[in-house]
Amino acid sequence: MYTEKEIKEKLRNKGLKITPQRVAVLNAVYTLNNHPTAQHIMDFVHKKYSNVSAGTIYKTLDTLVEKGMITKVRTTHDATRYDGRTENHHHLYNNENNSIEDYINKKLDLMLDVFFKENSIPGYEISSIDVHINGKYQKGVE
Amino acid sequence: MYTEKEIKEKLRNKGLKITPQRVAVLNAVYTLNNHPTAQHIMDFVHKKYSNVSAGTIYKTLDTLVEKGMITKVRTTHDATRYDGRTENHHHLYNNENNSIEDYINKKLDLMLDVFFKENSIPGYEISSIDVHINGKYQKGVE
DNA sequence: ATTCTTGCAAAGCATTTGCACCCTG
DNA sequence: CAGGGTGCAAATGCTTTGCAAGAAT
Repeated sequence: MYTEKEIKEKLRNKGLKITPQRVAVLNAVYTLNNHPTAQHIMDFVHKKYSNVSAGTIYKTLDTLVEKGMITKVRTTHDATRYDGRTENHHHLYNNENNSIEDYINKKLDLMLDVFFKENSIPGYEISSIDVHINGKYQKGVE
Repeated sequence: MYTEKEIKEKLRNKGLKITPQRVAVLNAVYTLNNHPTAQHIMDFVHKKYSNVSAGTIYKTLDTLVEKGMITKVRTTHDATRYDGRTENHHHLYNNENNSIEDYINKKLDLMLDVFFKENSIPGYEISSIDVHINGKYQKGVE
């Protein structure tokens, strides 16, 4: 996907020291393009560098996320949360205080429904759609 | 939110045995209506029944989810996943084989953008929207 | 040389499991 | 009384942390 030279260049551009571990981790994320877990990445890296520790993999991934070079997909540093509601609804994720609020809007549901009928994904059968709205309340409101 | 009688009725309707633990857990989920974690629920339950164990709380929550009486919000049965892409995009969650695929559709982004401009949430500033599309591939396709 | 990065091992959490005992229907 | 539910404690799995040793600029 990217040459070693390009990967080093990317790291340098972000002001990061170039280490074999970082090059290997970033290369792994690019190569394993199917949303790898830290474990997948570790396994891949270990093929070449069998001595890279788990701690380093995690720290490196955190660093790369911080620098905006990669993203976390199903980010969940907090515990699973439960909800008494069972009808379809969406959520407002407030990153400031780590709270979650329900967001219910029939117009949105209808619009998504129509959209995915008109733009169906070949061979894919949708069972539900959950919209995660990330953001925060403006000061003084809420 | 619900009387004890109503909660017991709900449990009975699902064919579950009525135990003080189950009544307490379900009541906790209804009372703590701000997406409680298992820990929040445990703390709440412990105010009345200090001897309910963590294992029971988890097992009870699982049972209630199975019966469709409550839902899990940020369901995390697997590890955090990473992605080499940084541009805004959505995801297809395949529940059958636990895989995640990117879903990129500018039309969808534009539509959501327009929607939330026209239907803005008072006092709330949206930073990003992530659409989780749950479903599966029909047999033989993919 | 200085600062940042790594490896290691221990610790931290959330969650799961195994099993004997206990309670509900 | 039969089948399920519970408590306890140990185990698991992912991730984080502290710190001394090592490498990059």
